[in-house]
Amino acid sequence: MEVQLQIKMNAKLYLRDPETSELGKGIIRHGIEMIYELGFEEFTFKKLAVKVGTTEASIYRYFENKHRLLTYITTWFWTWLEYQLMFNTNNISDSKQKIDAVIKLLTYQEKDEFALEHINKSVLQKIIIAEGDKSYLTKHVTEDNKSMLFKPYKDLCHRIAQIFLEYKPGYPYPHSLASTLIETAHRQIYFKDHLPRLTDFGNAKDSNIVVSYLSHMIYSMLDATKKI
Amino acid sequence: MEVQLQIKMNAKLYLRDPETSELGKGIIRHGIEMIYELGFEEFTFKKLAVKVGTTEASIYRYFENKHRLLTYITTWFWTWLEYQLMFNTNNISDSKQKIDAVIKLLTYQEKDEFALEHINKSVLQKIIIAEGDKSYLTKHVTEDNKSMLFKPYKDLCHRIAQIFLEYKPGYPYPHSLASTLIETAHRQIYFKDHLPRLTDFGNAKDSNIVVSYLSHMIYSMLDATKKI
DNA sequence: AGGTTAACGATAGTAATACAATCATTTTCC
DNA sequence: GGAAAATGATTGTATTACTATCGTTAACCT
Repeated sequence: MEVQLQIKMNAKLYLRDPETSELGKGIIRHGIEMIYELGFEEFTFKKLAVKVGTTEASIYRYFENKHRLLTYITTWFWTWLEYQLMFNTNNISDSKQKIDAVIKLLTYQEKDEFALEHINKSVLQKIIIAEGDKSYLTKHVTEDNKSMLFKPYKDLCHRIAQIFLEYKPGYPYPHSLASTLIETAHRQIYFKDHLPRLTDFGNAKDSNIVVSYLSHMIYSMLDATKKI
Repeated sequence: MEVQLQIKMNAKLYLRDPETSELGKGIIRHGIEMIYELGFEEFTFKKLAVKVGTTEASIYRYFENKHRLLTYITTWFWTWLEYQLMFNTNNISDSKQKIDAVIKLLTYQEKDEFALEHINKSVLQKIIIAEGDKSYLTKHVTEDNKSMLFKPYKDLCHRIAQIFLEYKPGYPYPHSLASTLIETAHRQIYFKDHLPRLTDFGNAKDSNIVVSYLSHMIYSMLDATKKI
């Protein structure tokens, strides 16, 4: 069985829908690779055009600017993650198991069964970790937010929050804890790889150490007996 | 009594030490304001030159590029924060009180007694929250790290980690918890202001709610009774 | 089969950015 | 009072971030 999943994106993210043409898909695929290789700051549409084998002007027909492309990619990623989460927690009734699934997903311990035609997943995860936050750390967050560009992130966050509430009804900070979990997962992985002194994962061979840390965080907070 | 504290910066951060001249101080002061007003992406040395009343070339005599200026500013901030922490926890023997001081400091609840001649502190805090992470989220982290540009961040992190260990000897993740605390404090404040659906602080008048959340996080994790 | 439309490639052009270089003038310091 | 350093002023260049135009090709419609 081969399943191809199609994610419908907010139309404000693009000028021309990249899913509807080969050129568009090439822009996404090579865009991801190039942002990974060069870092977002050094990445330009001119360079991308050469790699894709098209012209700068053609890329501008799809995306207003490179920041929009980054937001497109990260948003796509959040939607995909939420889908993965839904899929992986389906038919699980134990909320603890669901939480474990969330953590696994956020630390990319899980192989999934969906081929992503034109997208290199492990590279995608790396740019989300290193560049993802830049999609909302701008002067135009509020505007972008009004255009619902960050809805997929919020949806994912909300879904995780619901799981926390299921585990611990009445917990007062489910959304903050969800966003903290997502951000912390990424940041601690980044620190582990690039600024290890900001972590305690120094020479641990075991890449599960981040998982252990995050589990400790989540269950400590949800199980806390003290009055909050 | 009037005290002026002077922070000695890593010489690799600048070409000419901005603390040694009026022009240099003007670059820092207006730089902070301008990054706040325009956001880092829209900020340029040309615009800064006009505001400072000098030329682009003169600014390039102080800083290699705008990213270095950002790193200079954030690094200055981390050093200053560590000093504040040292000052505020001096003579406190109760480690819980120290932790509370850390949280207060990171959420900027504390007025301090040090005038910062040429620096607007509340604006500085805002750009650290919104732009600070960009100083290390680059392709040249590793290089910058080798030049010790992030040492002040690590030092702060380490000092906080020591406090955690004092409170809970043998705690296995003191550094990760410290970096998580710092990052989470900033990110939750940012989310509260710009993407509130990612938090539970929606319509809370009380700005202390972030403090409550962070306290809950730290004490839950340090007090967790489960075997970690 | 013929005509319309949309997509793309190719080319050109502009304003702004991110610098580097030079040289004259002013300020600081010994 | 003279040397050295800092600054101002100006110029220049490569690159970036776009916008616009036009001819050709591919798709699709009846």
